[in-house]
Amino acid sequence: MVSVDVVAVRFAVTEATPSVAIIRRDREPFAGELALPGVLLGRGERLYDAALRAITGKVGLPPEHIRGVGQLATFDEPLRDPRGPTLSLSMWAVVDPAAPVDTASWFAFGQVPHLAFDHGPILEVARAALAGLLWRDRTFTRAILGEEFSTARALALAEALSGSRPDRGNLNRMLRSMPGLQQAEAAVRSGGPGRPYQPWVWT
Amino acid sequence: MVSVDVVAVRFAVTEATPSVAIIRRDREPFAGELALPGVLLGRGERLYDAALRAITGKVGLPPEHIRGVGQLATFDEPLRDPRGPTLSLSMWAVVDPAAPVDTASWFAFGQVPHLAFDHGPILEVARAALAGLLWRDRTFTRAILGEEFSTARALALAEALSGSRPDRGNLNRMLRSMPGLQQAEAAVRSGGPGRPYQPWVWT
DNA sequence: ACAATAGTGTCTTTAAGACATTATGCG
DNA sequence: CGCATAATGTCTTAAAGACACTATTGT
Repeated sequence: MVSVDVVAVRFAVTEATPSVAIIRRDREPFAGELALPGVLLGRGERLYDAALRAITGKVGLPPEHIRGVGQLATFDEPLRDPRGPTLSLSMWAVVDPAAPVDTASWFAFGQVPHLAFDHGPILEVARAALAGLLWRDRTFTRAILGEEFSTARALALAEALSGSRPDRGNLNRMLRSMPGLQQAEAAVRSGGPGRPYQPWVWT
Repeated sequence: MVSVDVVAVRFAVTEATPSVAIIRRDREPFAGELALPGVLLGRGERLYDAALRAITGKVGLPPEHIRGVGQLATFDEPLRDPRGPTLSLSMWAVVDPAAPVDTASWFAFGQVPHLAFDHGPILEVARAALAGLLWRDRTFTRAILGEEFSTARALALAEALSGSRPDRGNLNRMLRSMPGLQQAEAAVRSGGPGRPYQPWVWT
């Protein structure tokens, strides 16, 4: 038996940090407990499709709100599932924060409660892996930050994934030197006090 | 069905470059063709144990000659196996070059002939992944270079994995600054002409 | 004016690339 | 000696860290 477990993240402009989809299990084992959304891999099914199925089925989001999917690692501890030995192929996914209501709870990294199975360790591995993908993997970076983003959001994202907050000026310099990324001319007022920001836009 | 396919590498002092174990399949599908050593994952079996089983069974090496094992990636193309949809969990392994006779053919990266299944692409992914592990993953690096190695061998290894040969002086400088690695006092004559080398030893 | 936020500039440190120079062996 | 191989030193460039300074808004 092979399950595909998904670390689905979103980063809404209305939220200070990215968050992860956690669902309450409605079936045994661990019925009623919290876990990552996951499905059993169907025969001949692709990992990408299984991840989509986990998000649409367990989180309740239509597939067009999924902006990126990728592999993480395989967890093979034989006792990880009380039903018997099961492999977990873990995947990451980025979903559109402007998505309709869903059936998941969303937690910031680091505030996720205890999870069923070995999903706690899986989540930790995922966070470290995503920290490595940020800025290096254009697909992931663009998916989670969106088409236009402020340096402040880039700062918050990097801090949430890596655990330490980069220097604002240094991050700006890095973004400036990044191919395929440009700084908009027009400044945008954020609403509160402070200087307006110049959004970063992908080309 | 889940298969575990192993990219088993060794780097003998008698060889100029590292090489990969390739076996000739004795069963369908692709009987008689070349492929990576692989086994079907048993129920409740750990990936590490399956990789060991592939090496002992298909390559014919005793398990004590295996110096390191790790995960690579999952290949899920439904048509990759003519028997029907099969997942391939690919792994790397490093085997002791001072091993007894085995039943595999050993090819240098880049000189491997056409392989059955999707093992060609898997091997390419593996090579890139191992290039990333070199110097960063102490376990892999120590396993493939051995307890004592010359800068010349480090150069050859880096070139074989990454495709480009680093500068000798720069590599020496990097090794000098690497924690857990020391340069032996006594120089070793290599046999041929040229200045003796000071081996690098792990601490 | 002042606090809050954003952007820019600069000095320093570190890592890496390129390449010359010196050292030690074999024939 | 001449050639092959190894080690070291140096100049330069690129990237990153730390931090000061300026700019623009809301109250």
